[in-house]
Amino acid sequence: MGLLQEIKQTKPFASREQEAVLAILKTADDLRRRIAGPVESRGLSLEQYNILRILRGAGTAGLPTLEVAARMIERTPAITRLMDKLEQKGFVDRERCLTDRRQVFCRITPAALALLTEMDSAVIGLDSQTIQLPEVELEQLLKTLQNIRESLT
Amino acid sequence: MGLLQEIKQTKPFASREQEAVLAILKTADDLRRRIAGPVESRGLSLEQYNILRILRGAGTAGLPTLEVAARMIERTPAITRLMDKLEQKGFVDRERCLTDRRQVFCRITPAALALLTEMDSAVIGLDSQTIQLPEVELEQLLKTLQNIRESLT
DNA sequence: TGAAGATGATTGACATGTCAAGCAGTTTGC
DNA sequence: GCAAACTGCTTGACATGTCAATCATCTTCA
Repeated sequence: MGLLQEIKQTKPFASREQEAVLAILKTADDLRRRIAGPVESRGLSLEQYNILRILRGAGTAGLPTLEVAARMIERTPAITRLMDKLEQKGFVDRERCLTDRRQVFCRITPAALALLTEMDSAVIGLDSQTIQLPEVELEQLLKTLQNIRESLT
Repeated sequence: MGLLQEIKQTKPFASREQEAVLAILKTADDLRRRIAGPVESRGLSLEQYNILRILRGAGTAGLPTLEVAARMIERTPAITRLMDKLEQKGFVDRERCLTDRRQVFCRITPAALALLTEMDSAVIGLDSQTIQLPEVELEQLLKTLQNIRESLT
């Protein structure tokens, strides 16, 4: 069953390229829903989880708010508000930078670190369950998607 | 520049599969932003545009509200409210079905049809500008994404 | 030095996405 | 028939995403 039947389109796609665009959008959406499960069952949204993973990678130094935004898909204002919530939940500490008082450094708390550790294996397992492709096909996919993103710049 | 640098991840991906998941999510997001331009410049959101395209495909008979939802990525409640707005703008007519009074048939209006026609070439052109891949690679991409979606069921 | 501009972050207003609950109308099975 | 279950759609409440505007703080450079 191709995407054509899958989204029950009556008319054929205008072009193979258009079909590809829609296929990428739909696949991403399906993936998002699938991946969200184990994260949301622990009271985090997928976006909050992503922030925490980035902050974990940053270590004890933490990161400025906008640096976190730069590593994510989200726009700036969304980060501020997500960070507010994570702070409320006790998963993030924020502190104004002393040398540049415009910046606010965000750091993951021990509680959040513990939670992430607990979730790691479930999430990693889910990724490999979800993407079951021969090595060659997987590499090709990564290459093609990168091509597309580059041509978007 | 790979996705690794692109999203400035400090640590490597846990697996190639995880990298693929993130690549699909990010590519979809980049695409969405790119494609939105010509649609939003005419006062429609991407979602409203999708609904109108589906209704155009359905012809003068129209479609029940939930049938439109089924052809889209959106969940049911979102459709009701998007349809409210399209009706307000005069782009959609709604009428309760006589034989099954639970259903509400939605039809595209002539005004919306004209608007869509005006937008068609711009959108189609954008798709082919955006996806610039050799034929073989394009076909492979479609096949791989379909594989992934099927394994999500 | 001090005014103009850049940068980091936040807020307001609004669009969309989602679940849970609810209502109206249909169907089913006794 | 008629109560129970199902279906189609809508609403409420809330999370997220986005733009534009704003505030505070640097930086630059005449």
